Amino acid sequence: MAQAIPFRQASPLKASCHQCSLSNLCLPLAVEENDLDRLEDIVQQGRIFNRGEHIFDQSTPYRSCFAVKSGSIKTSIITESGEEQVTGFFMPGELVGLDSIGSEHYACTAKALERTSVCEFPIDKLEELTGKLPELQHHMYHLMSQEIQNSHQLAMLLSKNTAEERIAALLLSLSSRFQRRRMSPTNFSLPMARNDIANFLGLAVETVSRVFTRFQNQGIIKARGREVELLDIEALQMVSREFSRQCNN
Amino acid sequence: MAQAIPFRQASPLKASCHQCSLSNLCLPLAVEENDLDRLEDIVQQGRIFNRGEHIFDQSTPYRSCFAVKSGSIKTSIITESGEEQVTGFFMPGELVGLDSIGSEHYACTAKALERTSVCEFPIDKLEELTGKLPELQHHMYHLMSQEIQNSHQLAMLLSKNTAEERIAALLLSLSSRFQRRRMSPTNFSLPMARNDIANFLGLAVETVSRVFTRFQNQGIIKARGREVELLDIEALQMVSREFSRQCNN
DNA sequence: GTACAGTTTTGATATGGATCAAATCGGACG
DNA sequence: CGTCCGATTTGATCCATATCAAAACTGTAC
Repeated sequence: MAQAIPFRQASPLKASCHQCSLSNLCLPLAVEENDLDRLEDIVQQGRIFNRGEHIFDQSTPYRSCFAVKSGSIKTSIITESGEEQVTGFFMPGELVGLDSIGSEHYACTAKALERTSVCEFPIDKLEELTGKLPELQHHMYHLMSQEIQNSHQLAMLLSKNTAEERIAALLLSLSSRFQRRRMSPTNFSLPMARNDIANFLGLAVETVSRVFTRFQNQGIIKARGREVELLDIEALQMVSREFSRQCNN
Repeated sequence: MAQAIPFRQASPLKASCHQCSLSNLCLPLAVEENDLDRLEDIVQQGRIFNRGEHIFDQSTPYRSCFAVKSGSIKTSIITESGEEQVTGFFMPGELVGLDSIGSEHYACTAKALERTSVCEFPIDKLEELTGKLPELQHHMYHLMSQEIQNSHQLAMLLSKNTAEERIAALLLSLSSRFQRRRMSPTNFSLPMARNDIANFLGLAVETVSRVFTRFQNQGIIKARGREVELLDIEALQMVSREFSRQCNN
């Protein structure tokens, strides 16, 4: 089990953006090669979370935002009455915690959906750096802006679309996010449970399940548990009348 | 009709943040007295829009964000199929257009709900300035973050709450926003039509109307067209089980 | 391998709010 | 002051999806 630690990795807490395979998706994409060191100076290699563990919750004082390195995360709001509303799913290269900047505590709870590792960006350091690197500042604005758009898109889905349309849109969104990571856009495994999908899309679990089987019977997808194959993307796009701009940046 | 233009107001295009009554709500609140000139340097006094006029729409190239000076604005997404989804209402002191930073075009359409005046902040100048004023940059991050939260809160409302709860939440949100401007939190006139409320909350107009009359019969509110009086805020908070954190910053 | 707890699926029924239809109101304008 | 058109309200009916109930499956632990 004990793995040999590579000789040159002197500080285990410091992440290497230079060598990160996600550098074209994550924050480094907005930073010049020469300035990458400055980003590396502030980023901390976060620890690894097992499935179900909280990266933070609504009682955690706000300190940092996190980039997903591997695995995946779901964020949700838990109300006083204990109800949960899933607000998003985050995959490698995506930034979690942008909704809480300037707040005392995190505005949501972030939970690892599977074994997940993250990079941590302390917000004070990050703000300081974005003050110096206009490109990075612009990128941060863009990311946050994007997140507002996604959330509006979700609101639209929730208030205007049928169960089938919502699920088609989610599948397409996941598909394009896998594709961006150079993984198959048609064969992937869902990181989240039916329950999370239902909650996110404002549906009952039973409805989600029924729609999956309906899609399957129509030959649009093939689903075995969390393993999904999109057999007919065109059809999915037709179903999702929104052509799911949601989440595709 | 021709009003005497004050002698010292040399440039009619330049707004005065120093003298603005909204300076404790709008961007100036994050800027030191000494730096206020720098904000004034980049802000442009926008023109006045009549009810129904577009401040911008989804085909407008993104250039600026806008602060509402007086009146009110609704933003909405219009899909290819012509459907509309209202994404927000903006009142004096609030910033419109944060969802589009870094995009080619505006991500939504902004329409004046009544006679409305705005201040315009060209985004390139604003980004440049936020790079120099950390407080202002922090405030921008905070505002955007807040907007993400609001939108999540809306998604929650849409997916989990009944018609009554949604409308109660909206009324409370408006109430607290009027209060912030030192106006009556219980007596105000709705800037938007029932139709816009319905669309925003994912309901049919008829349902909105019915809930209004139901609330009226229960003695919780008094409504005559757009004039509203909240007779029993407690009761509204009970109805809106979320205690409407939505939109109260 | 077996058993248990959680997850997913399938079936039957109930309902909140949509939709359709029509009456009433309100206010802009000649 | 009356007319007209859009906005709002009220009433009657219908449907997509929730809810309730239970079976089937999955993976994990012993």
